[in-house]
Amino acid sequence: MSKCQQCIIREFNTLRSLTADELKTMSKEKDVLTFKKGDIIFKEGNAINGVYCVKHGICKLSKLNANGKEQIVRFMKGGDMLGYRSILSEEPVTLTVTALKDMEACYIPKKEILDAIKENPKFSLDMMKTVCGDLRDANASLSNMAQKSVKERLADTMIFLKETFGEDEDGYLDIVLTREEIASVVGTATESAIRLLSEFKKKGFIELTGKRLKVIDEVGLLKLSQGF
Amino acid sequence: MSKCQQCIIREFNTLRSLTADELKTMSKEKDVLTFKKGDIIFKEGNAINGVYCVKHGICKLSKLNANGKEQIVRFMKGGDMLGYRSILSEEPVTLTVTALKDMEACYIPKKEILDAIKENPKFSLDMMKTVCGDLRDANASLSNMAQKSVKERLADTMIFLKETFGEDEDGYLDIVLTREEIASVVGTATESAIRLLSEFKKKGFIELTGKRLKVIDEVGLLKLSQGF
DNA sequence: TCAAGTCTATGATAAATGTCATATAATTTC
DNA sequence: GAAATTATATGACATTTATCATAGACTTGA
Repeated sequence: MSKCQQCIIREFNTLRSLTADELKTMSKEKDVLTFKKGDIIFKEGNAINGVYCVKHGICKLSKLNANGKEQIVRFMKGGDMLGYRSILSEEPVTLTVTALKDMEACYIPKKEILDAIKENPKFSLDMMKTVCGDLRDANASLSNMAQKSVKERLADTMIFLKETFGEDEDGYLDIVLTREEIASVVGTATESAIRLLSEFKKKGFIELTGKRLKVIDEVGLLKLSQGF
Repeated sequence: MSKCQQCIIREFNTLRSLTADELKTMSKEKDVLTFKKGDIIFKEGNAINGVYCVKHGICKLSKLNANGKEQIVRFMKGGDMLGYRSILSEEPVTLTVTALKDMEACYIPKKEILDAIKENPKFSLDMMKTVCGDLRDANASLSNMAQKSVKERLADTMIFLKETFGEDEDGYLDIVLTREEIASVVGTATESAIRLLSEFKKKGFIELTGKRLKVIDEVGLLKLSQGF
């Protein structure tokens, strides 16, 4: 079985603050899980008893609204920790997590995390920094959602996807989303998203090949996102 | 000078998890500050070196957007802790805080908070719980902002204000906002907010007396907020 | 107390966005 | 590999929301 001590992904998250001993215990207790594209890792309302340290793959975190529509709140990828909010606040999870690519993730029982927080102030602070960063981002998203137009938000989303997930060898975004999912990130109707994507394509901001998407003019998108 | 040990408000926030000794040190190091309605406590971009424990009063946390518009992200009142996100993530603050009522708040230097986190796991966990709760709320707001109509969001806001700040002896909300501020919470144009408030009044959901606002039919508002 | 400024209210209109309908393209399933 | 299903695309139209204009009500400060 793979050992946490030798796992590179750990350098990208708060687990880097653990001592060798703590890592060893964690390694013993963890499960290595795999998920196929489309698999649900956990659902809104579920009570989970551990966190997931994503090794690779991409997933979406979403919320179902009263009208049954899905709202994508954020994405996670290798290095991100999933479910820690629920563990720390001792509440069921409030988001549904779905794999967008095949994933591998380590499930670390809650006890290990809570022990480490109690024993290791460095880990504890690092953990807080992560939550605080997430909170800052969530506030910024809220403000954008409230004040920007759909077009501006779509431009933001294109840039965000490129910056976050990068491009493959052909220059296409290394994340594949349906139009419906794009609409759900932006917070608009699927048809509106489709229309605007076509417009962006016509204006030379992006290229579309089926579901694959290439950002051509990032500067143009950036200007657009700021209202020009 | 007032002592933290005897401060009741402490019971409402994470400082309740401190030991008597820790409280004593904190009490020695803290400043007691007052703010008048309209005063700015700190501004987006400022580097702060402590947190504010609100004793009483109400303030708004807002963000300026590219177009110069204010977006109110949340409110805080007695018992809430202000500025902890910035301290914990060692970043400048990303929100501007403005008093909406006269306020009293204790300024606690960063060192005291960080020391307590290092020394006291109970405080540390309690602190995390707070941040995580804020994060959960921010995600929920994001989802609402993305998927609800302006009318639904205004109904939500009315209910939220009543639940959070309560009513005075005449049944009016114990928080007074301008129409512009209400619009900023909801994320809409001031005129749209005014128009919808008039509509709500006509339909008997609320009563308006100048800036004072009374919720009459909370159930009606709730239904409306869910799209009926 | 009055004049200036700000806030609230409302109409008219424009712009943005959502909804419904339909057609084609892509994907899945048997 | 053909039929069924699902996803994408686009037009037509309805609805929501923003913007501009104007007027009266309320505050505030000299």
